Amino acid sequence: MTPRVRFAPSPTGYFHVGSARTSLFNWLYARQSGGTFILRIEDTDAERGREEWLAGIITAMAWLGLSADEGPFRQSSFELRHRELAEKLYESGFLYACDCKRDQIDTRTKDRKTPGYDGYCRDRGVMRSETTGLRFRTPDLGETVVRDVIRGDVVFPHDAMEDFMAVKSSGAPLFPLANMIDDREMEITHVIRGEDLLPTAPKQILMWQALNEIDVTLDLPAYAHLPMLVNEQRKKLSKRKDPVAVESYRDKGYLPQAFVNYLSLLGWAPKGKDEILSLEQLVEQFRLEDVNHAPAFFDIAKMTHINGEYLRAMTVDAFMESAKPWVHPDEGDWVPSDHEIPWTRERFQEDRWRVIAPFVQERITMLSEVTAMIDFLFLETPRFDEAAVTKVLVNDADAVLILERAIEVFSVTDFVPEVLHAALADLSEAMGMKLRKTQAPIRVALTGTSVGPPLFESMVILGLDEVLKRLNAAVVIAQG
RNA sequence: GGUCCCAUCGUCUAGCGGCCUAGGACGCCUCCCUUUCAAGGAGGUAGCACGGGUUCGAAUCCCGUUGGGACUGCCA
Repeated sequence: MTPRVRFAPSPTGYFHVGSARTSLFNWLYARQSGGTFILRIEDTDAERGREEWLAGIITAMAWLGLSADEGPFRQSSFELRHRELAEKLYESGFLYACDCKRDQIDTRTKDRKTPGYDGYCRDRGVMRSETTGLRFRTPDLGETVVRDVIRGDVVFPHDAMEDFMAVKSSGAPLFPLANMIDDREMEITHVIRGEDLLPTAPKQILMWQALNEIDVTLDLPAYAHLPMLVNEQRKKLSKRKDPVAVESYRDKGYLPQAFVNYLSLLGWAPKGKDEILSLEQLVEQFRLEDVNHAPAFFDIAKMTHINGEYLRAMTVDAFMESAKPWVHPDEGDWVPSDHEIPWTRERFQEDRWRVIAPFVQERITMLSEVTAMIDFLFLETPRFDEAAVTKVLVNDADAVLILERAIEVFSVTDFVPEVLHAALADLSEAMGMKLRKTQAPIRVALTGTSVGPPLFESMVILGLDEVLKRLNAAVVIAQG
């Protein structure tokens, strides 16, 4: 029997890194086992589910390169079947009606000092109505064992399990039931999901076994509960408090391959030395059984490093293609949020970009950094970094002299990187200064900042006229 | 409170009884290279939570302690 796995997110917010990781591990398992990867949207909570969130899930998964073999299915479309089976469960006595209110339960719980539902309605023979939900009659004796591929057998004694709510008073099954029914209907063989769902696994197993008695008999799926992804406080990543939107990483210029590669390293490690692995290599090397048990911290610094590795490994053409959203105003399928491109379309020059691109490529770790590194090529006047201007132009007594001598020298020098380099080196020596000192005011004059692509290459791109114009302007600034 | 999960450098991890005076990666620090910044090269910093067992031998097995976390909703 070929494996069938599913990723079952609820569309209650943007797609976050935890979901991406769960999705990835499911996908990897399906690909390497020749199995089927199913996408099922758990949209039964009409209050919270929204269409745009669903679109967000699809878009994010496509960006990551995780395509579903079946689906997307919507759980809401299976509601009739859920209700039908819930009804059978009730008629067979596995479920019973309960009309307790939350505060009543809490009051009794407080008195007893033992938590959870106390089974008050278990044998009261409460008649069903619009105000009664259905609870599952948990066995008093014995235990339920969750066979987990990652953690081994996890034992849940029945005497500590409460009679949990399985069906709302509206008649609609709650998550544990609906989710389990869908897994049965779709013949899911491996349930790979977050560790936060481990406590609901025994409930689902109990109900699965109940359905086996009154409906088709099906083997239980294998379970694999992935360790949580946590923040610096070691708490489960929160959509509200932590920066976890996958889309925001795309907008900052992380490459999907790098993002996926990093995600695969959370809770799992390849056998070999290399941790930079393509999706194909991941499919080949990934082992569900080898996934860790301990929670993992989502470390943006390490992901950023990996992104840099991917960026540098690209061909210049691929790099330029990937950088498009941060270079070309209003071109491409999407626009990065919170990112301004300071130049106009008219001033942008593709040939200048092409020449500088290789130098930019090895200097950045996120594509969003491209813009600030090349803007001086497309702006009438460079954006001046105040701190840099103050330090190397205004406060440096040698600045004016360096700039004036440089203007003389560059005016009669061939605009070729090596020649310019030699010319400034000679000038520096004549002035008794280090090249690293003389290049500073020139760099700020031409680019506006003290960091950026190599100076002489940048000068060649700007050309003699532009260089002289900016150097002269800088002399004025330096003179105060 | 109850149930369950977890515990190797700051972080992600390798390790599944001797190969470990614990390896790699990120970060950080130093140096080299150098037209800035990166990249690259060389080196360094830092860890088996604690206590008992088991064993000739324990990071590895068992128990306990401590510490984290998840769940505990007519949300999913």
